[in-house]
Amino acid sequence: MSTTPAVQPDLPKILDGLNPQQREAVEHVEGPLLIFAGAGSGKTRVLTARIAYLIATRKVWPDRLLAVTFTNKAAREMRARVEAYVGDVARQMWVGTFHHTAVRMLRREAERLGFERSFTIFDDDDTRAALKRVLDALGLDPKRYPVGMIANQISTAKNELKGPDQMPNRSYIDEVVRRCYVEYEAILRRSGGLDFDDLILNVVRLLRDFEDARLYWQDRFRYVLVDEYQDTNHAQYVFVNLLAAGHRNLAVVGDDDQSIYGFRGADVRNILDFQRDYPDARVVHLEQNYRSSQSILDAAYHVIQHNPERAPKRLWTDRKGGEKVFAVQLYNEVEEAEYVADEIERLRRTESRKYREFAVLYRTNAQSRGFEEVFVRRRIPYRLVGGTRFWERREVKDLMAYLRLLANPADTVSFARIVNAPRRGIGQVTVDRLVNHARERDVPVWQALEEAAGAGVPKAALGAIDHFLKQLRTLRQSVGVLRPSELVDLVVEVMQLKPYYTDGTPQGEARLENLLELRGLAEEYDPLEPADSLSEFLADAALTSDVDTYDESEEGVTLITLHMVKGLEFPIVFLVGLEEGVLPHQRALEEDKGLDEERRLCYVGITRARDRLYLTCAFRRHLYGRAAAGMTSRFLLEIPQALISAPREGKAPAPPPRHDYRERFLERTAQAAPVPPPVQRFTEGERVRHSAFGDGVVIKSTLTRTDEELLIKFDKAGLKILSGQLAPLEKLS
DNA sequence: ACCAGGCTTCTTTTT
DNA sequence: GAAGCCTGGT
Repeated sequence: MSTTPAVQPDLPKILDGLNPQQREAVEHVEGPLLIFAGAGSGKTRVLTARIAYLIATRKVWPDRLLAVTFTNKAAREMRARVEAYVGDVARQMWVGTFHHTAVRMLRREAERLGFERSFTIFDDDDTRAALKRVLDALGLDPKRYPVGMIANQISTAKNELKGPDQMPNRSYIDEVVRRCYVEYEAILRRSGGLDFDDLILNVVRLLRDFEDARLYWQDRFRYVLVDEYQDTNHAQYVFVNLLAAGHRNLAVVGDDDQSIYGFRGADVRNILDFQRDYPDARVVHLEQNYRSSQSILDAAYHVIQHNPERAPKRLWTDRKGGEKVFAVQLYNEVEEAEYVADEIERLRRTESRKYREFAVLYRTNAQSRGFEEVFVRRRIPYRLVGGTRFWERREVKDLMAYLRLLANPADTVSFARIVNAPRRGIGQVTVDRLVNHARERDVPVWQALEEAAGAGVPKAALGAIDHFLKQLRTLRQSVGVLRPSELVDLVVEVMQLKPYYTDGTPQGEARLENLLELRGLAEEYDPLEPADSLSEFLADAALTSDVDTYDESEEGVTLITLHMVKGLEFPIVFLVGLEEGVLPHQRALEEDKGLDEERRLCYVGITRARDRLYLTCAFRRHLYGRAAAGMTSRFLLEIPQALISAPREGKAPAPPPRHDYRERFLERTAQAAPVPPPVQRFTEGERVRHSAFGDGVVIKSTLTRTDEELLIKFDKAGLKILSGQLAPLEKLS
């Protein structure tokens, strides 16, 4: 064991209640440390206790400590919890996401790396916009070379620390991508912009190419902790390992079973090979789970255990009892949502559960809609995490683009975004001329505006440009003088954004509200130094995700994707859409190792549940707006029957089909996806609408063995006998 | 320059 | 079943 630390008043509090493995991790001081922390194993507790321990025992001064987390929320939480142990000094430590940490470092080191301190962060959208411009300039057909594909390839290259000249050039398409990469970099450079990948890439450059910087930062951070290490990509791996190379006080925490960001370059091998990188590393396994019931853990185990190449382990709990996992197949996604809503209301009644105790977890954002519609109709409060994110809304992006242009007059992408929003008579042709002019003369776009007359822009636009320029000058004078929120007000005022976004519709109102909300967010930066406040605000805005603003105490059922839910937990979880093609997702199945990652995603979902887990799938589902039959997800079938509870109101297995067309229809799907027995959806006398026959009234509803047979009298089309399951009917009421 | 309407295509997941 | 792209008309 390590040396006995000087007794500190708060040490008992820090170490109290830790199990032996946790305690080992907390008390490990010098040298590399690898913590395999299974889902719900008290990881955050251990991390914060360890930091507090280091501080409390005077092993390190807080500002010489760096902790890298995956989300800003995790960072905030960590800081708050450490503060609870050791007090205000906790504020001095560096805690943040990879990107935040990188930005902080780069702001201090910008010059030697060849860019301005006031650099702009390009988000995904900006990157796409820039690449579109590149394709255009190179005369490449965006149909043959999709922006997304090229963006991905460039991102992958950057994550591997490769420049254009280190990219493959074995095919024509390789050459195209290389060419785009070069041009894209040129746009970034001229715009004073760095994309997400650049942030990490440049920190690596800094540490690798500048010895004094390397020595400084290595010494600065005597202890480095990395959370979610399984989700680091190569560039991030190099970054932390370079940083820790001097003192070797690197502690990493992670769980290879929860590696779900392979698609953006994360490499599980980083954690699996840690012991190769540091043969003397202390390795701690946290496998005791403090979250879920045994049956939930068992279900999770049986799924994940199908993955090859995982470090063998199994979570356990000493928690007794708990219900089996529920698995239910519903007819379609509407029934699925209705079922979830029914269960929520039932459990609220019978177990006095609060709305906030429930979460609905899905694979793709598109799946949230069905739940939203049903929840709205049934007055079930919910909060949607992700989806159309705040920062991606048009009006928010517009206003941010104005601010970015003011902070950085070279930002061509922002310029192009707002030059004609609102409409001011500066069209595509003019914009192209201006941007080209800026590129040819290597001047900021802003200056191109001033030289518009000489830039060959259409004469008709000159007046408009002149006016626009005057407006921009007015705004620019206020940068560094006004506070961020005042700047927002000024932009809205000068550019007349309110009338622009108001169109009398509720959406227009929502847009104004978003502008107001943006103002509120900017306000938080008002107390900062006027010189930095704007760029601080802009950087944070670019690096903030939706979970970061998630507040668990808020009332409402949580709707969230499997990716964003990692790190959260709920008493009752509905993992929905367990169908082949959805989870696992079709696209993932086409990729190498895609299935493994989908399985981990499923594992993450299952292990979010504390008391109850529902697994649902639909027999038919609207995908791409078209109804399609889905087979039950293999993940669901991987869970032993013994762990699964039949749905309440027990539904019998499907009897043989009757009609010919139906028989054929079923043949394809019946094996893996038996038709759920019929439910009586309609009552006699009920008004319904048929997509072809129009409105009508249900005369008679008979439950047969396979279907609900309906006799309906349509107002126009007369009497019809229809299938309650197959006919395109909707209820009117 | 701008708009409306019809066409396509497409959707993983996110810092 | 939405968002983007193209076209043709003003």
